[in-house]
Amino acid sequence: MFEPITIKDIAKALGLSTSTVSRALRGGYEISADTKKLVLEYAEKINYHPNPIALSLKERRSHSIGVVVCEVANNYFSQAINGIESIAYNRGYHVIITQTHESFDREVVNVQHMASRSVDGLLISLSSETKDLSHIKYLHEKGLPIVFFDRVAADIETHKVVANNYQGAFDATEHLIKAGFRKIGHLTSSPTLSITKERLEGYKAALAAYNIPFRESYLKNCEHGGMIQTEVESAVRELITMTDRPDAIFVAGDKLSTGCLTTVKKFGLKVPADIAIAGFTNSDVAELFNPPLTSIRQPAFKIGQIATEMLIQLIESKYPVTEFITTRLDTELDIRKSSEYQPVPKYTF
Amino acid sequence: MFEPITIKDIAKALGLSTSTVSRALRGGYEISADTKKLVLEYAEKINYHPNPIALSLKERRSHSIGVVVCEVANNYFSQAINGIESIAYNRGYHVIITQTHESFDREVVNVQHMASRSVDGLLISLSSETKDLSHIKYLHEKGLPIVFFDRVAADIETHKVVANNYQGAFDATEHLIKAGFRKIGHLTSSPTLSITKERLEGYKAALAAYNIPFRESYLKNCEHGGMIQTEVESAVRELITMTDRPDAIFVAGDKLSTGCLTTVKKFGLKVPADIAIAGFTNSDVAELFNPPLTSIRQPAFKIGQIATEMLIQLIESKYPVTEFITTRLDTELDIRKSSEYQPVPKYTF
DNA sequence: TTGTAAGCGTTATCAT
DNA sequence: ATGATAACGCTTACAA
Repeated sequence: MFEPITIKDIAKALGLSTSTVSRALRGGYEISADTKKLVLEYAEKINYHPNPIALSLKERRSHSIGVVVCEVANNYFSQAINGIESIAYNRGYHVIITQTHESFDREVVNVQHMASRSVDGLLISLSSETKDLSHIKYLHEKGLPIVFFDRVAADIETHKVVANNYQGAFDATEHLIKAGFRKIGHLTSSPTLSITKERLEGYKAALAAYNIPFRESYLKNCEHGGMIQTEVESAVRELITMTDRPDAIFVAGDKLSTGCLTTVKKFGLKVPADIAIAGFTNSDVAELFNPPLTSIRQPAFKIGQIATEMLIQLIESKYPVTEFITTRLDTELDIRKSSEYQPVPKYTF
Repeated sequence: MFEPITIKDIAKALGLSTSTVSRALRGGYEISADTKKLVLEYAEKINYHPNPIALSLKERRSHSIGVVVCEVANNYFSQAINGIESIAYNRGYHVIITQTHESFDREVVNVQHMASRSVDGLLISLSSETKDLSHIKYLHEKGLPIVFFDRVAADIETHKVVANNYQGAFDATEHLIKAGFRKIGHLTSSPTLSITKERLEGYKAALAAYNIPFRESYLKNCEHGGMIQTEVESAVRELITMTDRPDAIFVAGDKLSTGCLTTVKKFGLKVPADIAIAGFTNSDVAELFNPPLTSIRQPAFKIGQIATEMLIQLIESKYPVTEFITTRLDTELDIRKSSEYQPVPKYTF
């Protein structure tokens, strides 16, 4: 039903062979200027476009890169995707986005589908369920260019781009400590994720730096990274109902932070009077939140850009790359000033 | 360098012809049970997967659907995309997402790219710059299945799925009126968009229903739908600094609503004491906002789902579809209770 | 300079 | 029941 203009049509119309037409359309060597012009003009006229599928089949590449993230509906990732696109677009690559919804099975399916559709490379942020990396290792060993960002795989040797999670967590925790809190809980994502580990280390280091003992009971993991509200709720409930409960929480994750805020509010706790919260979030409206949230911002856009640049470099390098680097970008602590948090008039309408 | 397991490899290994292998792999007629089993088991063992590119070339279809939205970093669209995916995934389709960033040129490029890569159908929400629809009309006339959602094209005959923007706008405006406001401004997106027009009509109708005259000066358009902060800022500034300024604003759009809130706060106005705001937003944390925002929620997930179902129906229907329907889903007015907006203690840490 | 033919991976048609 | 062949659209040795 659709767009049957092929190189053959041109050849027939012009009384040439398909190869001559092909040559005219491609680079210009081995062809007479006249023929070339003729073909080019005719192709233009009938609005010919080469069939990229045929090209992919032939060249075994697709000029597209695949992206694997857990969720698009997450400020960090949607910003990262914008960064990815900004680079890919003007380097002539198209971007295929897939979501895992934190499911390992889904990750495997997505990765395999994209690989088999000949994406030229993969940009991956692991799902929180992922422990086994063989589906990725397999492709990596076959030579498919892969760059990890955010949630990276420890034992796959390739480029990686992440925020300085350790330092961000340290800063956030230290911020809480300096504000006078010493009983600081930590609400975080799946313990298998690299970001979870790095942030936990930063948190522990800050506690240690101020001689505050780490307490196991103050640590809560949410496997689904805040996508499931009930999971956050029960974790937060446990934190705030335990004996000798924390008076502050350091939260590691975008959805987790907002989920925590929502829950705390639901339970009638005032922030920061009853409990203070500092969390990783890239929400552009974080400063509008009430209860207030001190947020650790990740350079998501930049991370997406760098990861994409590295991937394209990998794709286009003629020789196998042997040295892989991990780029670590600083986070930013966004502290609200107390003056901004004036009581608001009652909402009467 | 990559995944050279083809039907040929199986044929060679098993001493069969490629056609026999193909038959064994497909449906099962005209083949002996033994051979079939042999092939299937071997294919399984060496982890064979058919090359979708080759299939696409042959079948002239790709089992993928293309999505065109302005931004992924927008609560409405990221939720809609989740709806789209949820249906596409278990109907065996893959989803390719592209963003226009409200640019017409980008829309044209994206649409053409996807069409030429043989997507089986297109799910489109128009960019705010789009006036000329010929790039879409062309494909539509060629027979490419297209379903519009949210920002729809008036003069292209196909399925469309939208929220009841008229009613939503009416409800929001009426809500403000009933709360005692009579000078209600309207901050909205590009006047070319269907949603803009529908919402404007709803707003006007509500004013009329309460005998409030419509004032041209109270209407502000933002071409970029809130993606550019300065644009929102100057529009809001104009609204709140004019003589006889509005005491309430009805805002039409996700980013626009949060942008409006941010700006109003920046200018030191209290909500709703100085100015009340009701706006379309799908933010899952809207209830955390301070200043408070009364929000009109769109069933984004559902809209995505229905649009996808319709598209797949179009794709898979054997006969040309002649009757096209527009589905209109109700919005929901989310009014915060005044009791939830207690003054918060000063943020002292 | 141009044409012929093979091949990318698969399936459908036709023989056998 | 199985194999050979052509075809999907394109590029590229290799011939002419």
